[in-house]
Amino acid sequence: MSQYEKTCLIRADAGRAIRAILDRIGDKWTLLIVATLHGRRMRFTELQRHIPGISQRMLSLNLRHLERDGLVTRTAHAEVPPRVEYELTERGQTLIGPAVTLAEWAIEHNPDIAESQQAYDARQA
Amino acid sequence: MSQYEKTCLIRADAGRAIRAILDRIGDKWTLLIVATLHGRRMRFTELQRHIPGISQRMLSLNLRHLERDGLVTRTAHAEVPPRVEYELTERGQTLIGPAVTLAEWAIEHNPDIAESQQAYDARQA
DNA sequence: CAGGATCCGAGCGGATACTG
DNA sequence: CAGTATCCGCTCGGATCCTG
Repeated sequence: MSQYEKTCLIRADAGRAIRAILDRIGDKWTLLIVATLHGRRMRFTELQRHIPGISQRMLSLNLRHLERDGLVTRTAHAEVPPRVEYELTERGQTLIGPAVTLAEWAIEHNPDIAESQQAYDARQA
Repeated sequence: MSQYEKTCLIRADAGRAIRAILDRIGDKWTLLIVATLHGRRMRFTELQRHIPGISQRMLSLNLRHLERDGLVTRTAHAEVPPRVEYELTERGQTLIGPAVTLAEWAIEHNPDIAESQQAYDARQA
């Protein structure tokens, strides 16, 4: 896709598309869960251990949302004690690419942004 | 960068990078403003007209944040009536690429996701 | 025209307690 | 182990009013 077409895309449909994606993954934890789930099946507690700071409630809610969107599958094994495993669907895995792109941007520009913020704050003070 | 390295990247640094980028653009309007500003300088009111539904308050606040991050420049012309123009910085323009990637993902997968949601809701009901 | 100040409601998300 | 239920504070964001 040419740069011009990209421009058109982001202009014409920016509202809907960007709003849609942000409504989906713009919250505090969703993208982090998807990233953590990348490439491996994980149990609830295991997932919680890999995502520092997330509460049971939020993990549970977000997994439900991801399942509803068809981005994650939930597999409950009929055992005692119970074992539930979560895994990215094919569709869920396609989100990894864009997420990485965004993460790379953040990593690359974070230092400069932090510097700009300090300069800005200094001017205000 | 190889796929393996991407995997490592998103694993190892997922928390910080994704959290950083979402804190920056994960809100309701920021990415939309950046997209709207793509390729052209715009005035406050003009910007507001191009982003349906945004309030003066939110546009103002978000522009301030973007300016602080060095993603947008604010140019006030000493005229009556006042004229203020906003423009993406070079750094701001580098965000367009990742944003487009994400928007494309949303456009491509939205229909399937909507379908999954309906199926999920039907199972629950 | 460009925005700051103020008020307010909704909902996101944390802490805690409880259950199959 | 894998959640659900409840409570509650806090922030996001909308509406309105006011100003240089």
